[in-house]
Amino acid sequence: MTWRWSNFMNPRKFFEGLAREKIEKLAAELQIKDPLIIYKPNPKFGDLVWDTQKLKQDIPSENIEKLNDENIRFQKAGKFVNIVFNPEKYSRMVLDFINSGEFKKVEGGPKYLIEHTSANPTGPLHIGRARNSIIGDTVARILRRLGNNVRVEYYMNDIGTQVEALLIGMEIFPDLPYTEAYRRVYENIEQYKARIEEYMLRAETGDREFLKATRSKLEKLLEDVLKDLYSIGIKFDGFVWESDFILNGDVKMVLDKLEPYLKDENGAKYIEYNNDKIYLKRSNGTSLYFTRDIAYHIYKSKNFDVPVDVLGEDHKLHFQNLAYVLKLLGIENIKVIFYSYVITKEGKMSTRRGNVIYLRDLLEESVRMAEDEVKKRHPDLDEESIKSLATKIGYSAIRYNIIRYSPEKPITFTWEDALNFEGESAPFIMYSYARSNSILNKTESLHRGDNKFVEREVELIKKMGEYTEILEEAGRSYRPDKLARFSYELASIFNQFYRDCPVLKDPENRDRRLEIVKAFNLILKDAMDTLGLEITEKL
RNA sequence: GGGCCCGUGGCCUAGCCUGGAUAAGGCACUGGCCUUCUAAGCCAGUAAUCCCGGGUUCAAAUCCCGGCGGGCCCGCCA
Repeated sequence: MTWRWSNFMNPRKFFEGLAREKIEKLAAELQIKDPLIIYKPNPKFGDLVWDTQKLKQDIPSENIEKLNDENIRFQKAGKFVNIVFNPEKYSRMVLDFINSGEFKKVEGGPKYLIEHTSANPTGPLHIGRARNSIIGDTVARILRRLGNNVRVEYYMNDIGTQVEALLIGMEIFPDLPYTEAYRRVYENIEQYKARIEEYMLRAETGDREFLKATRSKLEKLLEDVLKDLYSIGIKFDGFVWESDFILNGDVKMVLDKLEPYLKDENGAKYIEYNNDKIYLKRSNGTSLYFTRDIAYHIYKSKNFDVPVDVLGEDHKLHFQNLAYVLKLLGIENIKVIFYSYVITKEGKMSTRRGNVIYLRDLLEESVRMAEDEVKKRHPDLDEESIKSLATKIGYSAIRYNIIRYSPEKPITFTWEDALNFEGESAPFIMYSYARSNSILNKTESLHRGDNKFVEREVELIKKMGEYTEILEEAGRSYRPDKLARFSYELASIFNQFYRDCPVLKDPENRDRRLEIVKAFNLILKDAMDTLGLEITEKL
């Protein structure tokens, strides 16, 4: 499998290629041996800059001037050579690239497996967990958009202390909500130790009847978690049950394969690493979560080119150990995205402190706020339309406000920020989209316009021209926030264009500007789909 | 004690990987813009010792070392 990150040839890369060719030729003529430093500067200087500060020799102005042609202008500015693409030619190429649909073309890439969320269903998701889901889902969408084959899995814990405590809780307190029943057992774990151990032993020795019963109970609870995720557009391609790796013998296989590295301690088995002990087997013969996770990752590695885990920062050590043991088995293709916690002003969310914020509550509040706004703006709208619009806005706002931060950045949750509908937010982006839509809806057909692009138009077009590269970068680095930010910036530039450049009321410029609005509409919709934001034709 | 992450205007964030021209946005605040394609918008303004100290370099928010502050982890739990 070949790795291709540059799926897209695009106009910007094409022009950059032209510029580089010229500079390389000049460098050869002048016998410059040092590497050529060419990068994207602050846009006010140009589209590219050739930075000659490191060169010992000065490049004479005459040589620079000779580089100019109808496509690209080179201009010496001290130790920099500013490079400007011909705005008419470049803009035209970008517009055609987008409006022809070319920008959507991708080539097939490697097979990805994204595992995300994988929470024990001991209660509804809180926003910290939701961050995992939203990051995982958005990364999956980006990778798919780039043409890769992507499968998304939820790893379902049906073995272990927490799960047994949950089951026992529901048995002992059948009348309590299951979250509360679980908490009563888990918080008094000493009291129920014997029973938990008995259940764990049955599960880990592969008691099929027991496991079957466990699963059917957990499946019902899982639905409660998934309901919230489905509502914001997050779906899974499959659910992997932890106990399967015991039933199918993989856990035993892992222990056999690792035998040469295992050390014994009263019957328990461990691997030494960094002066630490990684346990794989208890003295009572049962396996540990770690061991089952190794089995899961062997399955991932065998069936996919690039398995990706989405994990909270609290799992860093676990993953480091996992990577070490997998390496012993010759497995090195596992990638991981770590994200930091969502905390509140009172610190870490905890049930005891009573500062847990559940995703569903946040969504509900967000929709309620959106509803107020919609009613204000469209007093004549019927109840059903209001509800539908408010739901899209409310849900998108939450997704956006979680995805816009880079994953490793800790988020301090405030209702004010989470429910911000202005500035860098989903409603802002949706609003710009709706504006472009309303222009397009008032026209019957699009005609090819002239190439007399004005500055404001060129600025917008250049931003659109960056889209495919932003997608690649977001996918390559697992940074969905880069796409989120780009979408906002693009929408923001469109709003400036909207103010300065009348489209329908200006017959001189109408055709050309309609092309621009159409291109913007296509790009932004594509970006919103990829981010999992709802599309609203009107707002 | 050890390991990892974060530290950028009053608040939040981008830029750091791959060092380069006056550090870029949002929120908040102040003032302005709806008889013209949607004002969830736009324009202007106030506001930053880029945590501190060294080092490397012609050049450091960015790289290296040492601190400080905050977070996470260090279980025969998951």
